[in-house]
Amino acid sequence: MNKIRTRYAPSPTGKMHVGNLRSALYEFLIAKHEGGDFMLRIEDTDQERFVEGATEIIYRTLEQAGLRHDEGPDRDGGYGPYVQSERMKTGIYMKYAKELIEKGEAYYCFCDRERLASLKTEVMDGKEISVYDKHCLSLSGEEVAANLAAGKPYVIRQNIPNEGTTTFHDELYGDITVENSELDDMILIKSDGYPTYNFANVVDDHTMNITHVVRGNEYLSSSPKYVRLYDAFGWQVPVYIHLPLITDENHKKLSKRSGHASFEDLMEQGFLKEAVINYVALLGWSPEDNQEIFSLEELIEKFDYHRISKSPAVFDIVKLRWMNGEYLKAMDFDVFYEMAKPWLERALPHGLDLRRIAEMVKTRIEVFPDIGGQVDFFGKLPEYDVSMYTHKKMKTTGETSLEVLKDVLPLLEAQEDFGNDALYRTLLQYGEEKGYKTGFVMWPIRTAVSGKQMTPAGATEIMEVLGKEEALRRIRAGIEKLQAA
RNA sequence: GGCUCCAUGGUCAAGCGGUUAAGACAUCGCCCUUUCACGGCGGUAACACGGGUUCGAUUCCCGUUGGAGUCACCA
Repeated sequence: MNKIRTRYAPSPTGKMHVGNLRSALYEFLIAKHEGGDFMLRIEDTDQERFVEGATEIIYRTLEQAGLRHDEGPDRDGGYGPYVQSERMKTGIYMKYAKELIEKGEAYYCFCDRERLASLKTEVMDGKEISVYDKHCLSLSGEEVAANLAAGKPYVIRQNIPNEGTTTFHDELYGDITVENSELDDMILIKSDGYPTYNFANVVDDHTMNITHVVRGNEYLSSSPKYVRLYDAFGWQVPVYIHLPLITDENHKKLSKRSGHASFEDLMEQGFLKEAVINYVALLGWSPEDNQEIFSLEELIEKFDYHRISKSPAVFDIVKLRWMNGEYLKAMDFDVFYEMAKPWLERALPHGLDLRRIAEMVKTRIEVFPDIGGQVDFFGKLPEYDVSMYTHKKMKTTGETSLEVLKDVLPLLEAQEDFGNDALYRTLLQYGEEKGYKTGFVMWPIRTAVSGKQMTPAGATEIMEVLGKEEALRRIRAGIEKLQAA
C-alpha cells in the first residue's frame, strides 16, 4: 500500500475564501490521518486571471492556518517543479498531449473563435451553450501538417466518442455514469501553448503521484472526462473524493467574486485561526461522538473521510462567533492581551489602563465573541447615548430605578476612588443596607451609564472606564429621563 | 434548457428497518448574575410529497417537487 498523497491546487487569483480553506483543510487531514503527504501545487495556467501577490497569500494563509504542506514550490519533495507555468517550460504537457494524438485520443483543432461562437445555441435564461462539432477531427494528416507548417494557431482537443457511457467512482457519491455524447471535446492545450486546468491537472496528479484527488463537487459532472484521460494514457485512476459545497445564506456557492469572506477577512475581524479551522472542519463533516471543539491535532486523529456529508452546508457566521468565543474564553490571559492590544490601542483614545480593560473584555467575552466587536464596545462607550429602560428580569420598574439612582448619586459623588473594586464595595454596601439584591441595584446604574441593555461589562466597570465626571453626568441624565417619564 | 448531485428543525448535524428522531448554534421563557471564577434549567421547532418493498419505513427502490452544481482557449 502506497503512502497517501493529497494536494491543494489553487489558482493564484486572490484571497482564499472559506470554501478554499476547507478544501485545503480536508486534503491536509485526509493525508495526515493516514500519515501521508500533503502537497501544494500552484495552477497558474491562466495568465489573464493571474493576480500579483496571490501566491504569497496562499502561502501565508496555509502557514497561518497551520496547514503545513510537505511539498510545494518552496519545499521540494522530488516531484517539482510545483508551479504549472514552470512545469510547462519542461514541455511535459505538450509531450503528453502528443502522445494522446498518436493514440487517436486527441487531435489538433484549428477552428477560430468566430467559428466556435457560431456553434453556440441560445437557451432559455440567456446562457449560451456550445458543443464542439469535431470539425477538425476529420482533417487529414496532410492538412494538419500543412496548417502546422503555416503557423496557423491551434488547440489540442480530447477526442471523446459520441457513443457509449463513461463511469467513474467517487468515495462519497458512489458510481457516476454519463453519456459520452454529453461530454464535450474539451481543450487540452490552449492556443497560447498553456495546458488547460483539465489537462494539467490530470498530468500533474499522475506524474506527481497523487493518490487521492480531493476537490469541490463542482467538478463532479466533469470528472468522467478526467477519467477518460487516465484511461487513454493507461494510467491508474486516483481515488476521488468530491466535497460538498459550502454556500452562503442564500444557498449559493461561496466565491471570491461575490465578495464572500476570506480567511484573511475573518482574521482582520478578530476571529482566531483555531476557531475558524475548527468551525470549517465541521461544515460537511462530523465525528462519531458529539465533540465540537477540536484542535488541529485532534482533527488529524479523528478525521475519517467516510463521514463527510454529501449535502451542501451553509456558512453560518453566528455559530462561528460562538465557537470563537469558546476559544477566547479558554485562552491564557497574557496571550489574549497581546492579541487584543492592537484593537485596544485603536479603539481607546485616552491614556487608559489597557491591561485592566483587557481583563474586563476577556471576562465578558460571551457578549461579543470576537475581539474586535468586544473591544469596540469599550471604544464606543463615550459615544453611546444615555437611555433608561425597565428590566423586568430584575423586577425593577422605572420608579424603583429612579429611587436607586437618586440614592446612589450622592454616594458616588462622595466616592474618591473611582476604580472598579471600590465602586463595587460602595454599591454592595448600599444594597445591603436597603435589603436589595445586587442585581436590583446594578441594572439601573449599568443601563443609565452605558446606554445599552446588553453590555459586555458591569456597571462599575463601565464607570471606571468612563471616569467619575462622565459617569456622574450620565447618572444625572438618567434621573432626569426617568423623572420625565 | 441538457446533464450531474443533493433532500432530518431557521443553521450545522446524529441516525444507516423497529428510537419518546440525539446534540450544537440561533430563538423564546424562568433562575442566577459586576471583577477575582462558571452560568443553570426548561420550551418552541424537522424526517418535502406520492407510490412501492417489508410484519414494520426517516432509513431501501421508483417517481414528483424543491434546491444546488455544471455546460469557456476559468480554474
